[in-house]
Parts: sequence; structure tokens; C-alpha cells
Amino acid sequence: MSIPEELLNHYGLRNTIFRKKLLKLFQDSDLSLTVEYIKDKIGKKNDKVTIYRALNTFEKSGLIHQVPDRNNLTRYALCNVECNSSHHIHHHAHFICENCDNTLCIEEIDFPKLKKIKGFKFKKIELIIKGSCPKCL
Amino acid sequence: MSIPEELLNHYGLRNTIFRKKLLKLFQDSDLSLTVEYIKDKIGKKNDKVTIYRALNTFEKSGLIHQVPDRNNLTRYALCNVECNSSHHIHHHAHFICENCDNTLCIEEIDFPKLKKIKGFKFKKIELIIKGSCPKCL
DNA sequence: TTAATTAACGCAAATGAGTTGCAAATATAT
DNA sequence: ATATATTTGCAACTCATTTGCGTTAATTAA
Repeated sequence: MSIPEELLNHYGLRNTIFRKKLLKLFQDSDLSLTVEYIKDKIGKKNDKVTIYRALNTFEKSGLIHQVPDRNNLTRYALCNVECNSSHHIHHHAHFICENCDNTLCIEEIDFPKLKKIKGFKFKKIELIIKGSCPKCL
Repeated sequence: MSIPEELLNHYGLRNTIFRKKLLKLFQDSDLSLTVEYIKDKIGKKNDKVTIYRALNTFEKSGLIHQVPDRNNLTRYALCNVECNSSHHIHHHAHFICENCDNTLCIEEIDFPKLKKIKGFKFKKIELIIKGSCPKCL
């Protein structure tokens, strides 16, 4: 995994102090983050508006992606390096722990082959698995 | 499919005029509905608060269920008759049309068997398929 | 390396989905 | 029909997210 500075350059994003901090937050956690969590960790120096705008920018660039949350809240997680904006949503599996509410991407899933349904065109498949995570078991 | 009055009785819900209207709305559409759509169709006589409360009540009773929407909006769809509150979420496949934004439940899906992942306990699986629906193709 | 340009930031205020409290209206039970 | 329990409507609220705009910081060009 590259350092924040390199990553931002690679994605053609301006290298601001705030963005480097934000990106580091994602790298330091293997879980998906809520805006709430980010606000806490970033500190009061930075406004929530800035957080929202940076998250949107990162998402559009394909650096991070949205992750469904138990209560329709929005979470974000880093995309793996192979992700790019044209395919990174296509096959995502997310696990949501019903106990601690944490959400994470699951890589080790054999993605199911779905049979076609007449009249429909499938483009992206997302799998959401709910249950209990290792920490809570 | 039963008439609204029977359905409400069957689920032990009070038979109000508003609830009958709401239920009929669902029956008249095979798609999932947003609160916005319901507000439009129901007319200004009924308050949005009433809509929200009725939807929550219906959901708890297992009459309808929440459906994910393209933009984290909440949609609701009627459960099929075999659904009941204890199992109706467990295996749902939803299709979201990226063009017209409509969301619908897909029944004809062979639900994939996932291999277990050490440390996790899976309880519910939801499949979200995005693409184009018949009307839009 | 400095000045000019462009994008990002911070603050205040707005939006919009969903909720709560309470009094009035309606549905079921006796 | 009357009493009891629920539902409804209204107003006001909460809370996540967005918008406008003047200021500040990052890149580009001189």
C-alpha cells in the first residue's frame, strides 16, 4: 500500500494536509469508516463539510467506495489497489456485524454465478452478508 | 392476493381507511415504493408522519420489507404471502435499475451457497443486482 | 522564487428525510 | 352505545448531508 501522498498523486488529486490525514485514517483501519468516526479522529480543526467533500472526491476518483450500513447510514472503505472506478463496484461483498455494527469488505468470497433473467441486464452485483464478526463471537 | 381489509385483519392490524389505501398502493404496483411516491399518490389529506408510521408498522408485522435504493434512500415492497417476520429478510435478491431507478424483488434467483469464512457467522444474505430493467432496455 | 491561477477549506445557513409529543379522531371491545 | 386502546394530524424537532461564499492553500506559469 502506497503512502497517502503517492496515492493522491496517482489519482490526480491535490495533495493537501487534510487529505493526507484522511487517507491515512483509512489505511490505519481495515474497517469501513463512518463520518462520525472520521470527525472524532481528525479533530475539530477540520470542518465536517470538508470531510464530506473529500469523501465525495475520493469516491469519484475510485479511491474509496460506499459501503452499506445496518441503518442506512453511509460508510466508506478503501478500495484495494486493483480497484478502479470502472470496475470496483462490480463485485463487492460486504459483511455487516449485527452486534458491533462494523462493516467490512470481504475478499474471500467466491462470487456466485447468477443465471440470466430474460429482459434484464445485470451489470453489478453486490452481496451483503449480515451476522457476527470474529470479535463479537 | 387478498384484499387490503383481509390482509390487515390477517396481520392483526387495525383496519383504517388510510392503511387500506396504502396497502392498495402496494398491490397496484409490482415495484418498490418510495415515501415520495406514496405521498404523491395518497394525496395531501394524509400527513407524511402517518405514512412513516404506517410503513414502520407494516414492516414490523412482516407485511412489507425495506429495499435498498440507489442512493441510500428507503424503499418498501410488499412481501409475498409466504414471507413472515422471522424469515423474510434472510434471502432477498433485489434488482435496481440504474436507468429508471426502480427497484424490485427478484424471485427467480438461485441463492448462492457461500463457503464459510473462519471466525464469521453468517445469518442473512442479501443480493443486490444493478443494471437495466426490461422497460429501459 | 515569486506572482497568477485554480482548487480546497471553513463558516454559516439551508435542505430534506425521518422522528417525537400531544391533542383530536377513529377503531375495536365490553 | 360507551369505554378503552390505537391511529391520525399538526407543529416542531433532530440529524445527516449540501450549498454559497469569502478566505486560504496548492499548483502553474512567468
